[in-house]
Parts: sequence; structure tokens; C-alpha cells
Amino acid sequence: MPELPDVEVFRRRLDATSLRRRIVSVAILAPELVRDVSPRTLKARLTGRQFRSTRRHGKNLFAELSGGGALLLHFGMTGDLAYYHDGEEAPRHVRLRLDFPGGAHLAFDDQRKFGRIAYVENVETFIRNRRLGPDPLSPGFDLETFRGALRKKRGGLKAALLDQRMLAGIGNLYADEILFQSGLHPAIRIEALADRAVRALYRRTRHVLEKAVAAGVEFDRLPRTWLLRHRDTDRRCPRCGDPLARMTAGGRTTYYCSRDQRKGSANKKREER
DNA sequence: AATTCCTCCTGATAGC
DNA sequence: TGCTATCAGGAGGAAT
Repeated sequence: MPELPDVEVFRRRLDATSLRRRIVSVAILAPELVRDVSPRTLKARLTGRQFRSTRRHGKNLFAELSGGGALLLHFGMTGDLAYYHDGEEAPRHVRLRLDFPGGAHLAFDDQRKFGRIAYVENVETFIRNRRLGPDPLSPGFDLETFRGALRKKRGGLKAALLDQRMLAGIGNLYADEILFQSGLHPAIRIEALADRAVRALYRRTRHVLEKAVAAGVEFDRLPRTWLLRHRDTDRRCPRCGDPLARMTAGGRTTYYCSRDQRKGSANKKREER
């Protein structure tokens, strides 16, 4: 589930609940999710410390520790970050649990166990080594940065949007949404994009991600004019009412409107809102 | 370099 | 009701 907007919501949740509180104990319930360090080392790095600040790059959440280093969480397909107290219902698939004084807990929940838990010494180094592309909601993400990212890739547009080395943070749902709002076909070749299309794509990328964050990723609060309100319900284009087309792009199920999302430059200009 | 396929894991749902 | 097949908001690796 978690794409950039979800992870941003998790980050804010961590900020609102768990900063500057002593981690009194740590439970690693799924040691196989721990990467790069041993579960034992991770536990030692966390116990007795506190989180000083958080950062996010794409779908990666970093909780920076007092005394250096950071806990890295990647949420895979089904990850969630929950905060709860003793007596409240705990999430069902807790893989990592941090305990704070007074019976408060921060839990990494992940049904399918595709998530990752790690300790990183330096956030910048991690991002560089991973070759992650720029984060579309970071302050420096301007049109030129976007153009630069696109230049590194060729081939199908949606597959490129999903590539975390081109841009970090876009997943299957938001890729479809961005393409829909940009009026671009998922399989259009990057090298065939007109400059006007590149600019629309840039604007829509930021718009979609910002609005999703602002809505707290509650789909009910997003406009019905958005594709993602329809892909699991009536499967009709909110713009023209046609049934949505379905294809595979970048190895993922893709919904789009074959009337409103074209490969050529024949699109008539439009932007909602 | 791009594309396709497979794999990791668990659960919900559709179809028979 | 019970069974099986399919699918799922991620991503890394292998083969072509």
C-alpha cells in the first residue's frame, strides 16, 4: 500500500507521537525483515535512545536517533505505522515494536512482510548508494530537476514513473493517477513526450502527491474526479464515463481511460481545478 | 538499457 | 459451505 503520500503521513504521525521520548524496550517480531545489521545490533542501537527528528525520501522513512544514525523503515506493500497504548487494540501484524514510558508503543505493522527495517549511519549516503532519484515533494524539485530525471530513462512512461532511481516515491496507484490527470497514455514513450506534456506531467505529479498528503491519504476526502476513486468501484472514467481500460505496465495492473489518455499529441488541453 | 518473469509473504475475494 | 484460483498501493534479481 504505502507510496510517498502514505509514508509522509506515517512520518508526521511519528513526529506527533514519538519524538524525544526514551525507547525503553524494543521487540523485533520478524527478524527476517531487518537488513544490513543484525537484529541484535539494531536493538542495541535503539534501546535507551530517542528519536530526534524524521526525514523521508520517496518511500523511505528515516527516524534519526539522538547520538547519530537512523532507523530506516520501508513499508513494502502492506506496511503501516501505528501508535497505541496498553489497553488499546494492537495492530494485527506487528513486526517491530518500540516501547515508550507509560505503556505507549510505536509499531511497524506489515502483513505480507515485504517491508524492510534497517539501521543507517548516514541518510545521504544511504540515498546515494541506493541511487534513489529525487523526491518529488522535496523543496528543490523543480521543472529542470524533473526534466533531468526523465532524460535518464527511455521506454514506457509508467514503468519509468515507477522506477525509484528516476523519481523516488511514486507507486502503482499514484502513477496511474498522475498519468490520468496529465492525459497521457501509460505506454507512451518518454522520448516521444512533447515539452508541453513534460510540463503537465511535472505539475500533475506534484499536485497529486500534495493533495493526497493534504487529505491524509483518506480516499473519501479526495475528489471524485480522481481516477483512484473509481478503479475499485465503478471502474469508469470520471471524466467521460467510459469503462476504464486495463493493461499491464511496468509489471503492474494499470487502469486508464483510452479516450482521455492518448499516446499522441492529439490531446486537447485541460487541467482540472 | 529495457522488458518480462519470478520471487518473497499473507490474506481477501471471486468463482465454481 | 468448501475448495481453488487470482489478485494485491513493492522491489530485487535473473534471463532475454
